[in-house]
Amino acid sequence: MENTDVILVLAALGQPTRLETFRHLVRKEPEGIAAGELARLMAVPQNTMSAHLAVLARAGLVRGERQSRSIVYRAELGRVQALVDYLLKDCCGGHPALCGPLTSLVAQDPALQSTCP
Amino acid sequence: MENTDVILVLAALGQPTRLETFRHLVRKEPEGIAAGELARLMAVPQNTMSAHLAVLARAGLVRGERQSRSIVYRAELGRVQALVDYLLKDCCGGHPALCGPLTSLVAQDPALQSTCP
DNA sequence: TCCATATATCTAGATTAATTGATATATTGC
DNA sequence: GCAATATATCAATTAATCTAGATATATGGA
Repeated sequence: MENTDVILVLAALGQPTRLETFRHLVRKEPEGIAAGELARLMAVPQNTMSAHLAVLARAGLVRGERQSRSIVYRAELGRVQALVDYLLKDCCGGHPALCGPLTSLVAQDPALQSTCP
Repeated sequence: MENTDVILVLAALGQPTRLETFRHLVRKEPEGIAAGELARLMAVPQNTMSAHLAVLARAGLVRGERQSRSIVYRAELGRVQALVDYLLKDCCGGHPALCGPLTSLVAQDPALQSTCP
């Protein structure tokens, strides 16, 4: 993942309403949730939710698809995967001994090997 | 990790100067880097760097220790581990089939099992 | 004690983010 | 075409963040 994308993803999830919204969407995979229902679930006005969903979408964390009158949003779990990979490559990858239960996997998977000495 | 802590960590890393600073510190584990040297590396004024380090420290991502006149900062890699665990538990844990190379580990480690149906 | 070095704190200005009422756009059914 | 529903966009306000100059605090050495 690009460095600028990592910033977008971290900043998008680093906000209470958005993190909670994303967690709702993850739990409702793969059906997704309509924007209006999300607003009700989170008890925020629909335009506020719309703005938050736009931030999450710009970060690639969600995708909305029109379904009749509603727009149903779904979590892009691959984006979480990419974020985890980035974190492991940059941090645990360079210091496998310090990363507990994930160590063995990092050691096995070449894609997770560190690029830093 | 507490929900409020997750927000702190994500927001702390979701800023270009801070993410780059943290990456420098990860690379320099376990020696650490003095605050002033970090400011030079990142080409920002020392008080700006001090403010960023305070945010990272409040999120538990770094810790500073006085060494003579300098204060040497070190990355808290365990915090990254905790963040990854949180992400896997909340997202991949509930949908192991969608999480690629990490799937097997999540399946093996009881601590990473999902709490969401 | 005095000076130099290193970092944190204070303060203020500038920028960006969050929230929400009002309005526009798109879809469905009559 | 018209009304109803669902969502996005606009506009304005408030709040939070980022930045950096000036100053305070702490350490070490002469």
